[in-house]
Amino acid sequence: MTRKPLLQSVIALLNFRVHNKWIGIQDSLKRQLITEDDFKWRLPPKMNEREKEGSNCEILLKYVGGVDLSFSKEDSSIACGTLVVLDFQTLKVVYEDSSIVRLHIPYLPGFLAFREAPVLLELLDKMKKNAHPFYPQLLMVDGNGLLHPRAFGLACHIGVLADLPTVGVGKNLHHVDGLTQSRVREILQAADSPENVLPLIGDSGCTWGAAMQSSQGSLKPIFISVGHRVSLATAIETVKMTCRFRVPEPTRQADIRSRERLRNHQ
DNA sequence: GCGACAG
DNA sequence: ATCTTGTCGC
Repeated sequence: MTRKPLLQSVIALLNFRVHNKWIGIQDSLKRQLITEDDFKWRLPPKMNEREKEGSNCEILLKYVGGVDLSFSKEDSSIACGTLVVLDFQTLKVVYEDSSIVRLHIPYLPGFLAFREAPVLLELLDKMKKNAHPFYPQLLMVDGNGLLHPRAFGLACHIGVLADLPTVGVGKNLHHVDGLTQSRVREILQAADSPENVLPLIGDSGCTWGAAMQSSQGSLKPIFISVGHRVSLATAIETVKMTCRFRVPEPTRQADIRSRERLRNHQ
């Protein structure tokens, strides 16, 4: 009779300690976070812009990566992590790799990175070690960046550990600083401008990211936030330029292909 | 105290 | 994340 409550207390204590350890890791990694543009490439000029002279020697953004995980329906601890690289201009997939793994860490809101980042970092590392010519210059992550309770979501986590510019793309809102889906709906509807991207400003006045209604088909927005080494403006721009459907192609392709890979492996 | 909470 | 058919439309 006294055993069960005791066991539960022990488990609660362990969870508490892991929780605090993870917060410590996030706070520690956060000191390396860069939230402005820090890269050598530039975005390809838009169609309606005149080519400017003399800047032809600059490096253009060509390789955009996307990462995502899919899970087995019968065994939710089996996952497939996938990394794809697309040509930024054509949006064609030029590289694909995936890895099927067993995850031992559960999903906990605010701690997604501890579950998903290891597999994805391994895929990136493998590509880097091989000095692959298509190694991404920018990575889009299926999950948030700064839009996170401690301003350090999965996209930031991967960005810092891989030292790579990253953009966070969420399909659902993680409630932070008074931002709720109903408030976002209000913000989007109250917009007098025909703009489909609006900043997400919390109660504290802080801007956490942006909500964007892509491809006028879907009213449901996606949530863009800074991951690492990019400004919010650049994050929004790159997402816009890779959106054929609601979700930008890099993460969409990673999602499709990881699901497919998992199907064929069973 | 209760609910909310990326994937 | 995952369970799920058809359906409306470009």
